[in-house]
Amino acid sequence: MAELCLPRALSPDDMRQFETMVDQRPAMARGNFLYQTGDVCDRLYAVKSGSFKTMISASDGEDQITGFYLPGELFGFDGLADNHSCSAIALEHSYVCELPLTSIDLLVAKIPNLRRELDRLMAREITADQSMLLQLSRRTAEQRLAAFLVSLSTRFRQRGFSGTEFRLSMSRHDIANYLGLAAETVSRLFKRLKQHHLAFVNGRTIIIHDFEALHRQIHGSGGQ
Amino acid sequence: MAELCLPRALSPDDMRQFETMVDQRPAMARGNFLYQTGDVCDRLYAVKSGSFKTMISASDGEDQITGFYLPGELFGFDGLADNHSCSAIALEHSYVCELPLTSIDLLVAKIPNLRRELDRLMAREITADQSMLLQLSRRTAEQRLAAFLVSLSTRFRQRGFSGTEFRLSMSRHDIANYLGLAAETVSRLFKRLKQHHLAFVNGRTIIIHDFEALHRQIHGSGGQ
DNA sequence: TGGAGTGCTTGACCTACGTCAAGAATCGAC
DNA sequence: GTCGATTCTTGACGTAGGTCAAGCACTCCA
Repeated sequence: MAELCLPRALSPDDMRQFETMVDQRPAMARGNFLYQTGDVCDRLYAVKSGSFKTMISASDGEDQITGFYLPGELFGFDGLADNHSCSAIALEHSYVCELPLTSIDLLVAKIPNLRRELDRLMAREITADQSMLLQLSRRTAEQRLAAFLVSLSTRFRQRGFSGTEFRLSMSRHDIANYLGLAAETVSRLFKRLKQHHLAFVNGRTIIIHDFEALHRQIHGSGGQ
Repeated sequence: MAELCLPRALSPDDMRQFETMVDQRPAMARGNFLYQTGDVCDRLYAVKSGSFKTMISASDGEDQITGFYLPGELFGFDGLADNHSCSAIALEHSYVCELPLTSIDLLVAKIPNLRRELDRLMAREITADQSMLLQLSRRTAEQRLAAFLVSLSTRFRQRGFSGTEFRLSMSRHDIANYLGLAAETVSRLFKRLKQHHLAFVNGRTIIIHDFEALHRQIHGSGGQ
């Protein structure tokens, strides 16, 4: 688990120490909350299997998905400002590990590198959010979906899964919400991907045929 | 300065220590870069006077402003993942203080509270970005501008300036870019604010007449 | 004090994508 | 396997806000 979440900076010995401090949680059913907006935060989480979405809710009931977390990814940083500013929900039957902040503190005292590594992950969260900002305001629907698929593919590959064939654990509605689109638009875009032979999409199964073309679409002027 | 950036958690004694570690930088002229995408990051920055914008640039030349920083605000967290993922530019003649990471480490060793406080600020950066995500994808142009003005007003007030009368240090174009709009739209919206007597806008001077109405507009169904 | 350059405003027009509505496919429980 | 409930797809239509173009008003420097 440690090597999934913290790809560098930890020696094998450090890792063993790290692992003793991680608590395993019972399985979580799809749709259940891991934490909710306002909950006090005293730990971080790592996805062991399954997947999660995080979302913020506006006072008027509108909400916005702020991220999806795949196996091996660490999340919950939003809570370090005392309380969680968003809620985390299991997208499927999932397992998480918990890292209590107190354990992290103890460990950081022994492994100074860990602190830098955590800062790095947190900074990466900031960077990811900011790149989403660019996505949402400057990209067309087509470009956003391409970026989304490329991101998923890349992350799956990094974690040792197939980057060309995977299951979407989130609904069309979730994807649309995340990308600032209507679910109908996502549907139409998937259809277009099929027609142009960039990817085969059937329900929640996706097979990427032309990763390069998809990647070009992210910036490209829109056309195939 | 310390009490501006780190509103709590530091005792007067801690603060004095903190201040000795802060380096003052020479004045920066409007339009100059404080740091650029890719620069190695070995310090954080606090605005002493003036203001800054941070922005990320896509490979195709499009860019997105990710934040504005006013006097007393701390920024540069995006760089903690080794290199800066965005660039910071002075919006006017400005002064910044630098906080070298090495000094921060030294200080954190002596003042454990400081670590938590920094985590908090970083988490707040994440939260702010995520709330912008919601803004960009779920709000109308009118709601976004209202939220922007309310945010500026609130932050000015918190730092001891007037919350009802201030100068915008950024151009219409910058505001538009930040909010995911066209500059023309921002112009038209300012006009509407004047017509409805919510705020008086003249060039870069802004006087807020009806803060409450503005605040209601953020979620409201769009209509005065 | 005037002139160039940049930033701001306003209008006319257009399109990408949202909304609404109705059917099709898939899932999950029994 | 079957029924009901979601989730997904597809089409028709409307509109918020983008783009283009042109004129105006600062501001900064000589």
